[in-house]
Amino acid sequence: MVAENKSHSTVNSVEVALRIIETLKEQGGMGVTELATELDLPKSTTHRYLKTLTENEYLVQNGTTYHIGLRFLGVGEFSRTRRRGFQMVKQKVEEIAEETGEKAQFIVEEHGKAVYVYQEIGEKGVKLGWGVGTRIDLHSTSAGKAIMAEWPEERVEEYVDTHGLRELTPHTITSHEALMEELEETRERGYGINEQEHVDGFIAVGVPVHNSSDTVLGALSVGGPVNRLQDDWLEQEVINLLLGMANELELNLRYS
Amino acid sequence: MVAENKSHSTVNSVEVALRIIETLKEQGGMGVTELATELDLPKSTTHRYLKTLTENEYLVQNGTTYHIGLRFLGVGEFSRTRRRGFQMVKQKVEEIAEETGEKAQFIVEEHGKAVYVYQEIGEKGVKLGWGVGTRIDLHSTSAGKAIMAEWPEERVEEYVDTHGLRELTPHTITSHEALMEELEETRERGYGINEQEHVDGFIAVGVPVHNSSDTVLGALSVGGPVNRLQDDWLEQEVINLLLGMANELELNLRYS
DNA sequence: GAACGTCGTTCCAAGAAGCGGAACAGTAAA
DNA sequence: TTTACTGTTCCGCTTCTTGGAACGACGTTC
Repeated sequence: MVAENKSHSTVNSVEVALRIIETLKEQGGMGVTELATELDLPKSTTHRYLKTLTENEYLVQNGTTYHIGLRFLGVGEFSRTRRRGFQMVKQKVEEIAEETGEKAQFIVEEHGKAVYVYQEIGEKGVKLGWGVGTRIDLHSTSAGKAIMAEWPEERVEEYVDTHGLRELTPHTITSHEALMEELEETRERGYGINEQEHVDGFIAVGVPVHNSSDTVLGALSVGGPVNRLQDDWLEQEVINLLLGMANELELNLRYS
Repeated sequence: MVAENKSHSTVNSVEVALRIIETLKEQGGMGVTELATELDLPKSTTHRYLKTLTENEYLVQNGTTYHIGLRFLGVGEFSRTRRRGFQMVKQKVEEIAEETGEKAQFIVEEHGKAVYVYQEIGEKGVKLGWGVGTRIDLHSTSAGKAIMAEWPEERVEEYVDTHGLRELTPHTITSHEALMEELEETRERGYGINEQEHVDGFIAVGVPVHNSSDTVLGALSVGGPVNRLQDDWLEQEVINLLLGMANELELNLRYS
């Protein structure tokens, strides 16, 4: 096995284990041979990793197939509750989903991706699609743009350099200049808009939430089908609701 | 490094990585040296692991300290949504919390532990303590006993042999015979009771939820301070609510 | 402002630990 | 019973992890 691309001096065994976890997440439960062929590893090696992860209770073995275990639930839950103020965010997202009836979420940037940290689906909201923990591009989401708008210019440039601007629909922003303009507008109006830039027929708005210092903590957003989220309702009621919620969160973060 | 206790032929590097994750979860963010002394590893080794996990986006580096990353959120979320019917459970737990005003949860057995899969806190509910992902002993919880009551006798014995019966309060069941009797009673009355067996002053009731086959999927439970959860209310209203919810879940699991 | 302590990071030779082909075992279908 | 799959164990070869030591980057103290 050669050094490959990754920067030298990382523990290869750990990366193999992580690849196994990711594959099990994407494909669901798998058997030893199945996983071995999928990852192009010898059966014995695959078996050793699965055994290691199972003995440490990170996987569960159901007869002949291995599954992602619930141990990850505790670690995942910790990853969001460790930051103060995040519990409060949950309630706000619930309120937003309740009031708008659409899909509401709190999104945070991590490793150059927009991560869904909390999500609640209102009664009209679409059940399918991205749930908690999903990682999507920043430049094609309302929350992502709301977050990036708060960044210094060089950080945005770094983002574009390392991640590029993937075209997901005909409406996606794909040029550096267009993105800079869009972020400027976002900053001025105080919230980000995603008009079918990530998925056709899906529209969303997102407002930034600031930390007690001036850094951006994340963004609250609401999204739904383009025919239901009309301009007037969206740009008045929904935006005001989001801005109010963000403000409450910021005040609570400052004085607690 | 010697073979230690673990059964031969597991990947040591993976276990080191997992220990790092667990330590970061328990202690919060840590620096390289801090973690190295905590785990009794050389600085360079610790650093290599942290780097590996960070490059794969499972940790985040905030200046000089490393934290659990949100990538675990996606894996954790998958671990509960992969089983069909679990989305529905979330709603039921919310309803129970709403109606009782106390802390309601859905608990599943995994690797001989009771794992909190969903939890919702009613308006009177105690905010502190165990949240989603927590793993506690089966024999000292209402949900755990409700689950174990469905097991064949030999499985219960296996549990006692491998896990023992830890005494957590003066009320905890600590003898094999007493446990068998208690499970018999639980089976007869149809629900499990935890009277300060896990924590002093805390009482709970739990009902099993069966899979479409006859195996037990998990248990719904409600708990609160002993002075508020009085016998009459608990054994009539709350139990009936739980039994009804469990029944709805079972029907939905059977026909979907 | 020089010197110190403390942090994180990089380097590289020694050897411990993971690798993987092959043989074995267990199960279900033909 | 045979065949064709599974998952699991074994063990010698060799690769990859290891960890002490040196380096670099802060920040603090005298």
